[in-house]
Amino acid sequence: MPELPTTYDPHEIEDRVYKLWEEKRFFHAEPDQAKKPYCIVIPPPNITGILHMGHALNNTIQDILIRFKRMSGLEALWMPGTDHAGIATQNVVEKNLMKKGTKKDALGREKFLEEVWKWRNDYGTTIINQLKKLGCSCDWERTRFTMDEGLSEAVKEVFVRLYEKGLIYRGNYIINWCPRCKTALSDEEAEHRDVDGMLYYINYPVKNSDKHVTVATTRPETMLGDVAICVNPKDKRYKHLKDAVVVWPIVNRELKVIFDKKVDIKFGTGALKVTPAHDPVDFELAREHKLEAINIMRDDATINLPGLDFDGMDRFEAREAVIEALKQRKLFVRSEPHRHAVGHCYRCHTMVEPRLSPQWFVRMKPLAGPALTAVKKGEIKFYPKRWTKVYLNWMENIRDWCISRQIWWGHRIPVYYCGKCSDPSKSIIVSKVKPEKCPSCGSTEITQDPDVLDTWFSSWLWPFSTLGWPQETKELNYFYPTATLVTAQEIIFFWVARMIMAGMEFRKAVPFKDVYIHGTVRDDTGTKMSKSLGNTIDPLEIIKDFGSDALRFSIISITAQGQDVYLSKQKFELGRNFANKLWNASRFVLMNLNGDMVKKDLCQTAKDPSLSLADRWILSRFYQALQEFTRALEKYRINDAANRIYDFLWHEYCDWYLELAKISINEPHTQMTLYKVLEKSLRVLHPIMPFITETIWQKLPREHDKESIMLAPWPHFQKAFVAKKIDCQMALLIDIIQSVRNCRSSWAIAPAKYVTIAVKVQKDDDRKTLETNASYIKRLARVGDMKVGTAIEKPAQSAVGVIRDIEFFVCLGGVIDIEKEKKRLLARIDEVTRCLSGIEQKLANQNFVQKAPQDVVESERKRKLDFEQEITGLRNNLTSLT
RNA sequence: GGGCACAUGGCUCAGUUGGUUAGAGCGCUGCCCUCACAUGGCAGAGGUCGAAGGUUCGAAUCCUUCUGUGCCCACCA
Repeated sequence: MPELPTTYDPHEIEDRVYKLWEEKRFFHAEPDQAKKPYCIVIPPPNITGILHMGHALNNTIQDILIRFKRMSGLEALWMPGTDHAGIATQNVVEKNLMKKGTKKDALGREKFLEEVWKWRNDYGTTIINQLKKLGCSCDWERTRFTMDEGLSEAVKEVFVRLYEKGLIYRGNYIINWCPRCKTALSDEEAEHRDVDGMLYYINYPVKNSDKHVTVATTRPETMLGDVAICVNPKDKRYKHLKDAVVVWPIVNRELKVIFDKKVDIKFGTGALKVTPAHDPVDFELAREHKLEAINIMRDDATINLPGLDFDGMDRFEAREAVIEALKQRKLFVRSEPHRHAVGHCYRCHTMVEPRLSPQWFVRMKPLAGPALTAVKKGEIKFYPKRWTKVYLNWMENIRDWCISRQIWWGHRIPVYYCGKCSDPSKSIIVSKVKPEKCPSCGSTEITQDPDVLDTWFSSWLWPFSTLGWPQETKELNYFYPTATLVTAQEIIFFWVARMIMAGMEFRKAVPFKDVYIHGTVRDDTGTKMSKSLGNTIDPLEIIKDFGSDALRFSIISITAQGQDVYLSKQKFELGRNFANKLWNASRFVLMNLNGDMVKKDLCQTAKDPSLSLADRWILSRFYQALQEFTRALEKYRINDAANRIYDFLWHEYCDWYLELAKISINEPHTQMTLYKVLEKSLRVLHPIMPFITETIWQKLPREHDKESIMLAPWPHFQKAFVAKKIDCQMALLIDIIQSVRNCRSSWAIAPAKYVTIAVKVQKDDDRKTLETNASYIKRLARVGDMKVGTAIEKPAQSAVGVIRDIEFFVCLGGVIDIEKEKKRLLARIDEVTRCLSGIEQKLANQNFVQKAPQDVVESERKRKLDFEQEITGLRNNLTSLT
């Protein structure tokens, strides 16, 4: 047999194995009518991204599913790609330019975009290479990019179609504006954070009166754009203000007083200053009351009021200045601390400025309808289920989507304006290609809208645009709808919900059937891992220190379905140790396997009489583990699956079977079973730990002519091998072995020393089991001589152990410490008595006996009997001691 | 203001439809470098499952309330 290197070196094997897979094109999928399709589209990482633990978790899960389905005989396509990440990428490239001493405005649009493309060609595939390190079996030949030609085509097609359907419109509304990125953001891109601010109370004098109205505001600087004061019509305090006019002293502007029930009587003074260009509520009020909106800020949030002292000030600077001016005029009343939620740019974390500006929007309500129905009807299922509600709730309250961005990097809005047409309704031309001339007036003075689209406007098409849409490709028809989407909770609204809407609108079918939402990766104090906090663990460093398989296994094993995961570097030892254990166990098997013997008979039947108890037991246990593993994966309980195969391999195969196999290592049945269980276990483990399983598997004889374990079929569950009776017999032997070891340990018998034991059994079946398998006990409990019988007398100078109705005696040789042995027995009697009395109470309860299911009652009776027998055994021995 | 999640041995967490003596990993104690593995083996200590009620023959598990922690959503200026 070929041998494995003595030490497990993940780096050497992982790079080599991955290269082989890629060269042989094992990740490639093609539409194949003979097979069922299975497709996952990757959540495209940003080209600016570098692999973090969130990616590692997300992509490991996807790779596990893909490898599992591929082995299960489906045509499995994992569609990879990257996202151009408009704002994020533009920011990165701008920073680079700054280092070079230049600016994007100095370069101009075209030159700047050249720089971005250059950057993306140099660095945009970093994360792809990192995913390869992780072992991802994506079909790299199909890698897409949200800015590549095909996807741009899809974006334009969608824009035009939605516009023609009346679902895209342009309008002047209050949007979230990032004064640093100088662009509009969608509502989702404004992250609300609690900020400790102040609430300022300010007096507005009433015209022709010595009275004033006190208004409370968090943003005094916006006063410069005030157009009215608003109070609730039901507010008795302000009845007198009907028809009154208040004066804004700094600019000497007169403000109307309006009445609207939107104003909360209980907040502040109940009087609200109305600044339509800088607050969404005020904007609404202005529309309803036909008030003018005065924009007082430039795009960088500096004050734009030429002639006034405040002109050119930053908004926060202006705030102080306005307060100072008010104080001078004795109009400032007081201020108090006020904590409130304020929007921040999700890219640069600058405080968002509500800004009135012309933007493009998607009307969402009509798109939401079918997307709601699809989920309600169960065509799409969320795992864990609770996200369904979050989704439905958001979808039911959906608001229009602002899709225009005032940046350069992205899909240019396919809208053109005629410079000659005087009628504004005719001057807009929405078209996939630039029109030669204006269809209305024939002018060639045509300019394209300078804005680009929200990055998510390309992402929401991902499940079908990557498959070739708007072309009806064979890939699209075969792989769409895709099977499973694996993603994080942060992205449900940004991406998942919108993909469902796009799928329903443009394909009339759901984009995927299952959505698996995994948790957030946190550090071991529970804080979300983020680069800015510096609390990240670099997956590449973990791969370097422990190997990719160790990383994958560890993170999967400790992540319960949908729960957040708390990581520390130390936790990755779990996977490393397991990999090492598997390596060494396999090394042992390979060292002892005789290739000819294994090849002779690759098939075994469950009833093969040459199989030993241990053989039949490990086969029985394997098939149970296989079944549970498969079921867990299908329910997306991936950690359960990982832990099931871990327990089987470590605690059943290694701890017990390998030790027992040493007894008959050269026998054909042992050879066969050693090989068979290891080979199949490797296949089961392969989706989670692809590299190590491949490496070991390559050294084993094959049952199939497959070149790689990743192409080997998923082990077939064979019920015939599952034998509860065998499990029980083995459990008895394990109990006895552990009990004897316990005895040895408490009597401090030297580990190397062989002891003599005698076992007194009641049942003939048990006698047979023990006699037939005496070698197991002898080897694993270091027993020299062992007597078994129904009429065994307790040997002198012996310690006792009781298992149900079986008593065994360990000859101690020297003088036994009677007091110590008494204590030991009494302690156990105590424990068992406690359990027993609980059961007796239960059984004495008529309600229990009548109402509980029969099998539960039966098993309680059985337990009662077992405990009674043990107690009897223990008591007998206790009396014989005195 | 709504909604969701979590509270189980020293630490980090499993525990699926309520039913064996509540499990694991790390840590801890004792013994062992036994010819696959000290990234290991064997044996062991350690928990009245956040609190109080309720449903039930039976609750870590279901219901209610409370306490603490975290997250998401929301235009109270």
